[in-house]
Amino acid sequence: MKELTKQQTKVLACVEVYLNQTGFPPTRAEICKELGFKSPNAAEMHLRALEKKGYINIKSGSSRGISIIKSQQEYEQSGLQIPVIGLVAAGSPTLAEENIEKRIPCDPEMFADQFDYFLKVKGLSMIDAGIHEDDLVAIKRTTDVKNGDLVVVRLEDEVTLKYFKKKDHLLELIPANEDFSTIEIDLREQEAFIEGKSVGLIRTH
Amino acid sequence: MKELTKQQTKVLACVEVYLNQTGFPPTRAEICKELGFKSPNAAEMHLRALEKKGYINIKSGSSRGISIIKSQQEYEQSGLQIPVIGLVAAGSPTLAEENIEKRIPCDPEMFADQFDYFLKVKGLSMIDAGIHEDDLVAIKRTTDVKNGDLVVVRLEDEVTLKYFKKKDHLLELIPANEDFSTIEIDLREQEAFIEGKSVGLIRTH
DNA sequence: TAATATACTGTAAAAATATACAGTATAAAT
DNA sequence: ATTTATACTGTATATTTTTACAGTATATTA
Repeated sequence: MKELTKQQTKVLACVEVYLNQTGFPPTRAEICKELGFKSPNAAEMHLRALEKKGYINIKSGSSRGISIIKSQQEYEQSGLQIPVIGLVAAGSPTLAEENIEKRIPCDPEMFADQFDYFLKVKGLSMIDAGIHEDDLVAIKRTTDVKNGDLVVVRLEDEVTLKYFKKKDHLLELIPANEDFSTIEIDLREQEAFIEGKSVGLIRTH
Repeated sequence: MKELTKQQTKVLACVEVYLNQTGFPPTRAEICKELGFKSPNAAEMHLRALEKKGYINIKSGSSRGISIIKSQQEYEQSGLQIPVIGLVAAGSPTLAEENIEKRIPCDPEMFADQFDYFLKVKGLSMIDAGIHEDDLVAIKRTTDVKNGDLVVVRLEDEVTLKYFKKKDHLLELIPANEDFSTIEIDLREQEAFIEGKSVGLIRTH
C-alpha cells in the first residue's frame, strides 16, 4: 500500500474519528474546521489523494460520500485475527509468520484472561482433561504460573502442554492420560522455559 | 423501548442496510427510492418518528446526519457479544433476555460455520466426546442436521445436547457416556424440535 | 535554475439535501 | 360521526455541500 504524507494521514484520521463519533462521514468544510484549514479545497485535495492511494472511496456527487477502505490502524482494529501455532514445531512457539498455521477472527478478551495465540494440540496426553487432538488452546504469554495451571513449557527444543507442579528444585509436568508418564525435571540440571499458560480452549466441530 | 410501526421498521432497516453497504447514511430521497415512496416527506416523517422513539439521532441541518442508536438486529451487529444460554432452562433456548446468563465478546465467524449463541453444558452425558460440564458449545440455529451431528433438541419442555441419528420414524439421541442411555423417539408418537447444531466449543480454564 | 510535488487560500456556482407547508387517503379509536 | 394516527403525494425553498478554477508559498528533485 502506498505511503501517505503527514497531512494525508491527519485527514484520514480525522475522517475516522468523525465517523466514529457521529456515525457519518464529515464534509470538506468540517474537515477544514477540525484541522484548521481555511479552504474547503484543502480537504478536497487530500481526500482525492487518499482515494488515489486506495485508502478511501469518494462517491461523486454525494454529500459526505466518503467510505474508508483501508484504515491506518487496520491491524489494530481488525486485530481480531488471533494466530494459531502448531505444537509440532520444534523450538519456541514464536509468533513468527512461518509458525502461524492460520488466523482465527476472535476477541482476545473472550475468556476471563487475555491471551496471545492459540496452540494446536497434538497427541493424546491431555485427553482425560477433555483436551483432544487438534483442539486450540488459548495461551497467554506469561511466566507467572501456579501449581495446577495448564502450561506450555519448552524443554530443550521440545514444546509440551501439561499440568504444572513445582516444589523447590523439582518441576513436574503432569499429563492427563494414564498411558503417559509425568515428566520430572531437576531444575539444577536442566532448564525449563515457561512459554505461557492456557486460559481457555476452542474446538471446531 | 417503544414499538415501531411496520413502515418505521422498514425505514430503519433501510438506513442500516444503506449504511452497511456504503459506509454513510442515506438521504431522504434515497430512502424514498429504496422503499418506493414518491415524496421525500414520507421518509422525513418516518425518520422523525424513529428519532422520537429513540432509535436514531438526526443532526439537524446536516446532510445524511442520521446515526443509529438502537438497531433492530442489535445483537447481530454489535454481535461481538454472543449470548450464553444455560441448558438448565426448561423450554426452548430462546434468546430472550431472561435466558441469557452473560455475553461473551467474540466473532460469530470464528468457527467454520457461523453461530448464534453459546449453550452452557450441564451434566456429563457427553464427557467421552470431551465435552465437560460448563463448557460452552457454539450453536447455529438450524434444522438442517445430518446423522452424526451434535444437535440441540427439545422434547416437550426439556432441552438436550446429543448426537443425532434418524432413520425413518426413529430418532435416536445418542450420548457420549456409557452411564447414559440413548433416547429413542418414535416421531409418529412424539414431537422433537431441532433447535440447532454445534459448530464448535469453548472452555475457560 | 527550472520543474515538480506538497500544501494550502479564496471564490463561486451547480448540484444535492433538508425541511417546511399544503394536501389526500385509510383504518382504528372515541 | 368525528377525531386521531398512520401513511403518504407534491411542491418549493433555504441551506448545505461538492467541486471546479485561479492563485500563493515552500521544499525537493532534476
